[in-house]
Amino acid sequence: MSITAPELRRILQQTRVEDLPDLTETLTRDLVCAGDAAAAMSVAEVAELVGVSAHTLRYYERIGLVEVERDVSGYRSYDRAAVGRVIFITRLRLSDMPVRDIAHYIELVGQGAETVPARLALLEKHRAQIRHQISALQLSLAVIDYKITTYGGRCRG
Amino acid sequence: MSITAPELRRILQQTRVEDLPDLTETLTRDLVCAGDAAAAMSVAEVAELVGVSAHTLRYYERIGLVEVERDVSGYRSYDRAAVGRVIFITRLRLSDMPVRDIAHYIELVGQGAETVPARLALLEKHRAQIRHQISALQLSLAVIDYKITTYGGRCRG
DNA sequence: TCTTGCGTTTGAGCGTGCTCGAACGCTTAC
DNA sequence: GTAAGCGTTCGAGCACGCTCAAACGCAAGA
Repeated sequence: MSITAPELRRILQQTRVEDLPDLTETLTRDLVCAGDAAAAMSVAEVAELVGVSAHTLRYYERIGLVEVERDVSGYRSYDRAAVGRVIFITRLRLSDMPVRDIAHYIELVGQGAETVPARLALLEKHRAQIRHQISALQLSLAVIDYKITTYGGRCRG
Repeated sequence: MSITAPELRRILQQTRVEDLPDLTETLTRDLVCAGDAAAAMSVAEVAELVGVSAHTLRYYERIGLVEVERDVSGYRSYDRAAVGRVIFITRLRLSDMPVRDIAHYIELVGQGAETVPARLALLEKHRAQIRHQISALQLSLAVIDYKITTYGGRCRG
């Protein structure tokens, strides 16, 4: 019933919305909750899954964005929840949420259920920023389209 | 017939596409070519017009993105073409084109008409990146919408 | 004239988000 | 056993895009 790990990887590293399956509620939940990814993953496996370097994952842990268990030899072992959080973090980073804000969000998570409204407010603020950003990009697109279609034109540029 | 400076400023600093007038060809040309902005503007005026700091404008000149004349007292004096270029630069920056790539583009401009195909290729590459970025943001939006609508849900996050 | 406020230049500094190096340990194959 | 290849930690370093400080000049009103 759940998404498979290869599909998940494809989706996570795939950012052309038009090539994606419909973002149904189930799919999105899997996206956020790591689908049926293996129960314990190494840093390299998670890095490959979400498309960042192992260095970056260690950095995220260092600055407190995610806590990761160790196995008997002291190696990082990402359980399903940790993988889900990493996916969420990278999605927020991809939409340019500052690491500081993500850290703040995570801190709220650690403070328990009474911070849910604050977390929602953070997410909603960020959602508004993404929408704004999309609009700005669309305007830039219009300017570039204009430059492309009228090339050789005015303004020596 | 041309756009006025206050309108231009509003549009340049306005990134909510839905609040803009239709981006007609004339409007877009004005946008790129600085409309009826004054013939000679000071660094502070241009800064206000395009919404960046005077520091930043001097920086852009220093790294060769734009050449600006000086008046008799040695002050920067942006003519219409310079303003147009600054507008174009800030639009590219707003869509996250690296300064290095913009510099490359400008360098091609300086090399004359035979570089037009190369310039077009650069712009088209960047246009593709903007589209990609918009798609990525839309996916992030979906994930955040999911988080918001199902809040209190799974994944302790 | 003097002060206020904008401008100039150069070079240095900063915030963000990684990215890497050094020195070391575990594991697996030969 | 030993070498390859992954992992660990810590702190330092880097690329980018500004941002500012210092020391100075010009201009326009009181």
